Amino acid sequence: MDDQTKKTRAGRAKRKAHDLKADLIAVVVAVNEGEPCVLTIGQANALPSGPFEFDHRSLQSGLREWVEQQTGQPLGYIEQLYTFADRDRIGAEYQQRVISISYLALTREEYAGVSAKRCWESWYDYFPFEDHRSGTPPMLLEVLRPRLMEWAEGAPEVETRRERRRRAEVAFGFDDRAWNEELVLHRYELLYEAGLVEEAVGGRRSGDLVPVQGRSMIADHRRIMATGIARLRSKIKYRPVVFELMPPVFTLLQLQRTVEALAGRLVNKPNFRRLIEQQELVEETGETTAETGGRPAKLYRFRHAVLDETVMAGTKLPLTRS
Amino acid sequence: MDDQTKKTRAGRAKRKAHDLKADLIAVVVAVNEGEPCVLTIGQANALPSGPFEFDHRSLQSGLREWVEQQTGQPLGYIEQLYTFADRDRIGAEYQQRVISISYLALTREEYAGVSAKRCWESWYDYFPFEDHRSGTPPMLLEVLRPRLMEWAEGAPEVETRRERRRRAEVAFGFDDRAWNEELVLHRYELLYEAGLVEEAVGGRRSGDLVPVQGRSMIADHRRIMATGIARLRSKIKYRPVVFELMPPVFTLLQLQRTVEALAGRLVNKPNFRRLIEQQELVEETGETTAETGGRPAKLYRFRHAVLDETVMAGTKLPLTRS
DNA sequence: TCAAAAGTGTTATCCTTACACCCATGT
DNA sequence: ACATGGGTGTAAGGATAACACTTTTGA
Repeated sequence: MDDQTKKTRAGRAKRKAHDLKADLIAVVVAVNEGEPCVLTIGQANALPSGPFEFDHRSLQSGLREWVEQQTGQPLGYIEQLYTFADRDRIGAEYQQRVISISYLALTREEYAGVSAKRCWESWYDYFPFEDHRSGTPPMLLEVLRPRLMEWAEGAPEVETRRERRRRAEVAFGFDDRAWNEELVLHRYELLYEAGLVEEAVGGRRSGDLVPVQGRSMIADHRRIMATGIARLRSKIKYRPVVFELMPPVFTLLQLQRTVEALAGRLVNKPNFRRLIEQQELVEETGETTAETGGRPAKLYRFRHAVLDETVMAGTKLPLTRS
Repeated sequence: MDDQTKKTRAGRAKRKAHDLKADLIAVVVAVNEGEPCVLTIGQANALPSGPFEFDHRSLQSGLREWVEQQTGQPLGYIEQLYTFADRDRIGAEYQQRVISISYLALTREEYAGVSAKRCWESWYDYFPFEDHRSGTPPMLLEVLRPRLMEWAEGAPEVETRRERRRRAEVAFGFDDRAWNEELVLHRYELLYEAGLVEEAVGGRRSGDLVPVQGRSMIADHRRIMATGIARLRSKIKYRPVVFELMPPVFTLLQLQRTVEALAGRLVNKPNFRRLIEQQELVEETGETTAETGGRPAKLYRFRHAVLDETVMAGTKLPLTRS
């Protein structure tokens, strides 16, 4: 360690340990009647969150406590998303360091303990351009594309303009590129950078923008939500996490509708059924339901055994068999 | 917020904010002469780490500073691994809460600023059973298997014994199951649970165990390293991160050897070349080298353009085209 | 001449995707 | 009868894995 380092460390030593705080933030997801929903608290357009405290046993259990206290919703599956640090202005010029640790949680809506302030909101209220289940949303080409191109052309350098255009094309699938539903975070960040979301312009409502880009949230909660959606959309493809969102028994079409709700696009029915059955993710209960209209459907339940069995991992390297 | 909540928060308020500390920990990887190496500090068997301080601009920049101060190694690519909290005993009974934020970093060994305390160690020194480049390591079947089975049979319940056996089979590829190189963390945790790593038995060396299970590290640094290796082994399959570990120009075989070093297993040469070239990840420099023995090899460089172009994401759902 | 590494070509197999079609029930 | 959803079969296309084979250098 050189001299400069020593000096710096000594200088910091007094204040560094005492200005730190950690916040736990949850993206709690459920699928209610075919709509993917996120748990928000009250009128605030905020995700459930709270500080990590001394007598929380772990980060996860701290998160569970806060969510349950704020919304009455017990959590099942939990997975860490991302940790970041920000300077948080509290007083006039006093700054505190806050570490935000965000989580994705999957549950089913529980009507039992209906708490006052909790609220399930479709995540497409916040990201209207993410729902491609009925085809490409018109506003994507009619509103977002021109505004993004306008932003791209606003750059001084030729090279920057080209780059911005291509980033927009890739993220939103313009110009015959395929729509990639996993790029939720990319898209939000692009809109933020282009000043097309309310959070980016700091509360100043810029007229017509607000409705089309979806509801905004406090601080960076919408960004965290985008991270959660992206993670979930990618994860359902290689881990059987959908079942955390399903009731104990369900039909294959209900399962399919749930996947479609999350992915924001339709899947092919016959192929979907084969995929599920060949992986032996479910087993028949032996019963059927006629509640769905049309021919009665077989009921299935998730085979919990697969959680131990299949630690499947798709390889993409040309490995030798040996 | 109900009464109970209010009371609880008030009771905690005094002490909670002042007992918190955040540590940044880095798994810094380079491949030196065909061996995957991790940067450790000095004689300590520890990963570079340091506390997050008030005037670090961000978590990442704090990490960069610490690694550079401790080892003289500048970092390129950085990616977050995981955040967890632990109770840290400092004095006799005074406990402090520590949040550990771990990162994976990829670099090339820089001979320039040779700092005193830095040390590149092959990660197979810490995980000897992870190197399958010359076939399955004998100790896997001769030592680990019997000890794991012994552990499995030591459970009181029949059901637990069956479960332990199957977990071991899956993780280590016993009984004709395929070896899955990505399960590094699973394997380490299994060994830990079975009491077969030094960290689990708390410093008490249990005779012959230490050499075969690899070198141990302080605290949970080896666990963090396992997390980093697992992440990297999985990531090289869908993102072009290997190039962070390569010199500016290289032959295709050198690239292959690097991938093999990371994956811990061999890949098929012709197929590997096709895979690389068809994805247009590299371009010829026009030069060749005869340094490798045998026919001179063409030199390639990474096409940085692909970083913008391909935000490729492998879908595994039977999506409809529409 | 041989060893070692650089390269090319071909084939079998599996998985994904798309699409056509039939079945069972309620109105 | 027909709408709605349940459920099965199959064929085209692409990606992967395995392997056989040729080329070019240095010792």
